[in-house]
Amino acid sequence: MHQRTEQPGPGSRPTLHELVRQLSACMLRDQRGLRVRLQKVQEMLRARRPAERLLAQIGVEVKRSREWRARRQAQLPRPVFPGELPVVQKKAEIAKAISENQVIVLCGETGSGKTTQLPKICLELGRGVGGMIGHTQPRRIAARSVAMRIAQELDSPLGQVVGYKVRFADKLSENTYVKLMTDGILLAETQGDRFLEQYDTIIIDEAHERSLNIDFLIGYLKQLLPRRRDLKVIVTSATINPEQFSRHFGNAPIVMVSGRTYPVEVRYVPIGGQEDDPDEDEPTLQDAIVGAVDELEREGRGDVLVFLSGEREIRETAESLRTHEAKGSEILPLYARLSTEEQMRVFQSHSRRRIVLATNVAETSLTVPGIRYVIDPGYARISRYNTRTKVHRLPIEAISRASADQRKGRCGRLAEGICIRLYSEEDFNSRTEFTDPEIRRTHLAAVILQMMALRLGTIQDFPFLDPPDYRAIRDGYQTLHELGAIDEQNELTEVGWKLGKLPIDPRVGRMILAAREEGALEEVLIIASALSVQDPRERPMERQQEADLAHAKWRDASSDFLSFVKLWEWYHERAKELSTSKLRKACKENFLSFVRMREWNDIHGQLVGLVREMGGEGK
DNA sequence: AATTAGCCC
Repeated sequence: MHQRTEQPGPGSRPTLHELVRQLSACMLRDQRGLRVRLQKVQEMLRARRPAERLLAQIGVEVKRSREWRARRQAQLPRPVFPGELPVVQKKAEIAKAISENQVIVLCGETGSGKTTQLPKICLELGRGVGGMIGHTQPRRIAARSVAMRIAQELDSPLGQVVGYKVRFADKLSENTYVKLMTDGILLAETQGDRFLEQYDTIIIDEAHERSLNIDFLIGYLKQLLPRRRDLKVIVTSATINPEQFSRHFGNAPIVMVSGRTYPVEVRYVPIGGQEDDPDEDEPTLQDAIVGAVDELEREGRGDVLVFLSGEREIRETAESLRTHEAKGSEILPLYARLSTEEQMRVFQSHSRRRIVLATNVAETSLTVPGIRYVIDPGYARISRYNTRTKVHRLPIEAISRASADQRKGRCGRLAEGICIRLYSEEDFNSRTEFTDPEIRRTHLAAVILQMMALRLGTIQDFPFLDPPDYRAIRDGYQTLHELGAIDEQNELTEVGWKLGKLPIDPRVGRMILAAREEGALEEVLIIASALSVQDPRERPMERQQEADLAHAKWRDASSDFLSFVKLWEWYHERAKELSTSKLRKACKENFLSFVRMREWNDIHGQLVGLVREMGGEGK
């Protein structure tokens, strides 16, 4: 360590070989770049060209990176674990599996504590030093709230030891060991960090949800693993098909962790099954739900969660329950388009029995607290792209067994529960085991474009868990042809590269590129960004006419798109003059979601910036 | 006439 191979003195600098040896003590994200530059020095020396200055520069950076890593090593947090959680009881087994394998699959039910404790187990193993522990969540709220919880448990302010990054918001620092993010963010980061060298460990949480992002990441990681032998990957999943993940990663070990839930009794009550009066009208879903609510009322107190397929069905069911349930249970609708305020009512305490009428938000995104009973009619709207007709649709379909069990699991977190399925057991058994993953149901143009922009090879060769259908692939290529994104050889064109840089559907992106030539860029940017956020116009169930009236001032007789432009102008005139709180109030009075208006504005700003960067006219 | 929910460069 103290040997000096060159002349001693204040100017003494490490040699090329010393620096090469020191690379492994640097942060992972610096190693590759530094190695390349050191190779350049070696070539220069061989060619007998002077390289001292470059070597000195690299030396400074190596030192900085080594010191950074040493500091992280020294300050590595020592987590404490709450004893009661199931995942903590299996801590040793999990830690051993992680140490001995590059990939493991952790299978844990709700309430197992996997999401919060797993990153801490990784820290205890000394991971997170040379690179962060990256931890993905399917939703932004989850990424933030999980970050907050882990930060609390590690007794560190959010953004220090534990940070997060979601679109348009992050809280991270040089000292961050655990980074929560949406899976979309990690995927986006592959563009600038192809080897994901910010991380020494990656946790893909809720992988059973099988969104496009998750499937893409799982395939990406599979390709990356042989090139990043030091990277550890943990895939976590509910007990839905963990074997498939395991097989995909060369029979990675599966660690099972129990949840903390109570047993749920399942009753099959097919619609009209118990009625045989031929004079009666055909029994409806509404009758069946009312019947089930009555049946559950006889079971004792407790809130009920009913899964429905859409807003209209919720409204109808609310009406039939209100006319029927004179005793006055509290009936609450719950779906994503509801304003935050209205959604929050689900979390407020209450005295009367509550019946929550929810869409699939309640299956994954939102956990309704205090539910003792579930009523499951067994249907949901599922998006499907039809390659033959080239149309996206949202048909109501029978849900899979896995989905039905997920719904069932929404009660029984507090005490024993009952789940009434409004179909027969034979019906249940005849259903598909799992919901089709999104990659099998969606339009593939965006996926193919993204893969080409990342130079991931062809979609046919990519290691997907479930490869998409051949016809869907062909259709995706065809769309890209029509957009002018690829040429006859299926290579990306200049337009294609540009579309790949825009974080929106390539068809919408193409509108923007065309608008630059047509002199309509300003309007089209407003419309394009509007198309990629949820509609900010709110229509609360009890005040729909009022809302429609407020929205009417932006209506354009010729085009819904131009309504967006009018609304945009209305908002920005006020945004210029009003304080934030007054603007928020103006939004509320006009039945607009302030949060979504801001998101629209943020996306718009992002697109404006990217279009400007593209520069140049035309093409 | 009618639409679930989620995400990003």
